[in-house]
Amino acid sequence: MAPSSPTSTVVAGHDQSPAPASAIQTRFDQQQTKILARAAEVFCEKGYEGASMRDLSRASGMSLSGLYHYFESKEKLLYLIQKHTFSTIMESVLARLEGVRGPEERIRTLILNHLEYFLAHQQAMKVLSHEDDVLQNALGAEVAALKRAYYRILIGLLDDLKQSRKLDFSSRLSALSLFGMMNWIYTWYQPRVDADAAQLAGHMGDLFLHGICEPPRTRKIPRRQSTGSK
Amino acid sequence: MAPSSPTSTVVAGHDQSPAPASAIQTRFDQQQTKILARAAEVFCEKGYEGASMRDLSRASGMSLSGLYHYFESKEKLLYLIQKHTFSTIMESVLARLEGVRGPEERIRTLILNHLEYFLAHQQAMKVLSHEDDVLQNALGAEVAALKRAYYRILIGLLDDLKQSRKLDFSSRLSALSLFGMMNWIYTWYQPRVDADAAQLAGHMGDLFLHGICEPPRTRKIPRRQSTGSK
Amino acid sequence: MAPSSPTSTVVAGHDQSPAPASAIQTRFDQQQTKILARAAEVFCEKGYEGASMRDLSRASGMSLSGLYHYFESKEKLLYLIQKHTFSTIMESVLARLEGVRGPEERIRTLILNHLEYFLAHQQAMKVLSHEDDVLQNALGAEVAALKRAYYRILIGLLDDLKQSRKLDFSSRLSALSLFGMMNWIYTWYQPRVDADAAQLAGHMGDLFLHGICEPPRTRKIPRRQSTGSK
Amino acid sequence: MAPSSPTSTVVAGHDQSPAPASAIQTRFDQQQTKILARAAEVFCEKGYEGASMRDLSRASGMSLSGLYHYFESKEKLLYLIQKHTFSTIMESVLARLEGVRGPEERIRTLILNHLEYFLAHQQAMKVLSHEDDVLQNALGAEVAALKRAYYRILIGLLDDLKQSRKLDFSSRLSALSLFGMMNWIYTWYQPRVDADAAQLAGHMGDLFLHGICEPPRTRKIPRRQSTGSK
DNA sequence: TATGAATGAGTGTTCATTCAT
DNA sequence: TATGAATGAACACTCATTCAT
Repeated sequence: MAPSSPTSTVVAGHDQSPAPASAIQTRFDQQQTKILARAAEVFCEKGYEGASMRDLSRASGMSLSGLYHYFESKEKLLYLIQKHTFSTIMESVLARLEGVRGPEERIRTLILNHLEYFLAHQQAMKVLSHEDDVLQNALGAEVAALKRAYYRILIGLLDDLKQSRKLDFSSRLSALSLFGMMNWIYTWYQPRVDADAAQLAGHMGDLFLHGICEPPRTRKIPRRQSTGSK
Repeated sequence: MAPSSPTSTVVAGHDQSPAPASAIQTRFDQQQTKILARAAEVFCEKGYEGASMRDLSRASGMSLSGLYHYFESKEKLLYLIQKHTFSTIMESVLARLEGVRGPEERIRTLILNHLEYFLAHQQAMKVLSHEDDVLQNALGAEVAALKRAYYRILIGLLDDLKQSRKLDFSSRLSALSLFGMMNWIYTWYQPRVDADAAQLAGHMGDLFLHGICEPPRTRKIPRRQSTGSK
Repeated sequence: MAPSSPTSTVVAGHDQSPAPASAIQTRFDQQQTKILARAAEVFCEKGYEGASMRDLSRASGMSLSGLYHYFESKEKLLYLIQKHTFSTIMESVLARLEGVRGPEERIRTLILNHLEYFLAHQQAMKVLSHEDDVLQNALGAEVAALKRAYYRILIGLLDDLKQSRKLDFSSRLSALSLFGMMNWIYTWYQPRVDADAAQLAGHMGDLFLHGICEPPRTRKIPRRQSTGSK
Repeated sequence: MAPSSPTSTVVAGHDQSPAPASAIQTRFDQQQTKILARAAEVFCEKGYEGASMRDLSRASGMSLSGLYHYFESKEKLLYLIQKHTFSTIMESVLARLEGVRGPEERIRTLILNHLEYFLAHQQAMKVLSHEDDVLQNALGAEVAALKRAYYRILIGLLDDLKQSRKLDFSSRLSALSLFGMMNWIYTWYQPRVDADAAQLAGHMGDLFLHGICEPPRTRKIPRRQSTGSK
């Protein structure tokens, strides 16, 4: 999910504005919403390539041609799932951040928001994470832009933290590590075994912010300048 | 890569012993080695489902039926790539750990080994990470067992650290977070932009062990008991 | 066609009842009927294994995938041909038998019905006779059940004859011999050379009932107890 | 097995003469004999089309190329099996007939010989019966000629019977019916259930010669002129 | 609004066979 | 005497998609 070339300066612009940048439909009727949900399930289970339109047809209780009546292609379905998911998680985090002050708490807010959404929409989020590079050209670019915008939110929070605490670390590397940590959960999370989103967010927030142990007292040299462990 | 249900007690048993537990071929001639390498490339680029045997045939400069002369199925190719990759990274980390004392340094050793191997064999490692749940039945079980064994090595190192420093954190959660952090790099790593394996390992080791910032002095309450940030 | 293990007691139950026992489609539209007819021709000419779906596609003037729109597999096509053929010949013989009294005449009725149907639907009947053991599992079992039911009709007629005339012969052996005699015609029958169904039925009926010559007058010992000719 | 167009006048010429008409090999070494036997088994079980050269290779414990070292093609294998089987049964019946006088006993001899051979070499005989029309061109013609010769032996015996007893029936129809009766056994014969060859020959001989019951006394009209049962 | 009919291109896999050794 | 390597053609079947209704 985190972008490869985060050079964009887009920070928080996401298309819920009255004049959408994208010409693509963003409002869905009941049928479409149902199809998208089923499609997310199937893509989640079988992967985008592994899922056939017939699978989707079967899963949504609709004829093959019915699917095409609502959505013009398989690729568009993936695009819409990814875009909708991304837009929602973006809206959500931006709304939450408005009420939170303090860089650390703001980072924790993003983590919590991410994990809550992830666990509440595991299937869609897996599709987002796992089918990251499937979409090509314009469609792919649009999702990539959303991803970049989301990424830059975290970068901004990290920069704020660095500034306010006079710290020195790579925002890029830290952000990507944090996203990795969080997005990876789709490979292992088991609702019956693992903690809920809030607890998970607590653990991952602690881990990300302070690590699993205190740094050794004897080391006087600033930690962040090490270039390798030996 | 990290397993969902790490209940197995397998720790370090991996089949490089003279009498291999698995009946499956583990030695390859020149042709087979070449095919496996090309297949890893193609799987990496297009995904397992998205790659066709014809793609593999083209990439390896061999006829479609020629491929089947060497490997009985597409699934077996994926299996062999995954198994060989996992076996190698396992062997490697076990060998390195023998020369290292101190729980923290041992964890850093695993991180360094993982990232060095990951970057040196990016394609195979992406296939390992991304096509995690494709293999079914016996083949899938065998790879899953390797994964579990690898996972348990890290768990062991974390338990050692906890014990020696009287710490209290979830080994499972920490291990899975670390693997997520590391495995996610296949989605963003750019050789020309990002640091090399050693530096990356340094950064991720620091992050994992000590976080990005000092814990606040005022907090007297043990960190690890928080259940969320609010 | 005659079954190997006629232990079933099914006699005349065949699914033309309003509520069919089998869940499998038995009504076909025009296209399906045409495809089935062409398929029977091709199976007849090349054998089931020897006929490819492309052959069937060509013969029915329809694209390969079009075929699959109507029938889910090659096996199902064979099954439907066999089942339909068997059902029809069964219905037909049962209807005819209702109007006939006297064991000998009833046997002659079955022979006539069999041969008339055989010659009128040579291709389908060859497919029935020649591809006897191709179908596996449920599909094969269903056709085998029909075959057994048909076989048991003849057995019943023979038992009636034995009882009414105080004869002693093996119904099983006689029935299987008669079926062999009749079914074998697909290997030799030439419309321009050989007699029509009625004449053939007359000849085979005579042969089956009375043989090609009078038994020798000198032999007083009951014929049927011989255990070989020497 | 019985020929469609028995116009040939060949009666008993079969190629064991010092100067074989056919240029094709008829003597086999141990390896070849073994391969032919295994091939007959596999053809019997899976059918000619359904059996692959790899199946034959596996069954004969020899590499695929090994097979081609001994036999030039799959078709040739079928040809050799069919030819050898036919030649043997022909030789056998001719030898036996030399010692038997009386038309009826000679017919019974042919029946016994046929069934004994059939049951002793069920697999090869099924291949003969079932894969009747697979062979094309020269190879097919050669086997067809053997078949015709064998058929004409029976025709000769029937003509003798007709002449000596002043009977009137169709030799062709009777011969083909008898062959059908006998050859069909591959579809139903079960060693544990059914009688042995001698008993079977007795039953089928009786059936063929005298039918299952006495002709009705009241009928004065010569039996053989009926043209159907109604 | 919704679907059955239909298809060209493609899927993984197997085929009988050849050839160098 | 015997085989591993290699292949072009074919296999049954599925794909995403279109179109008339």
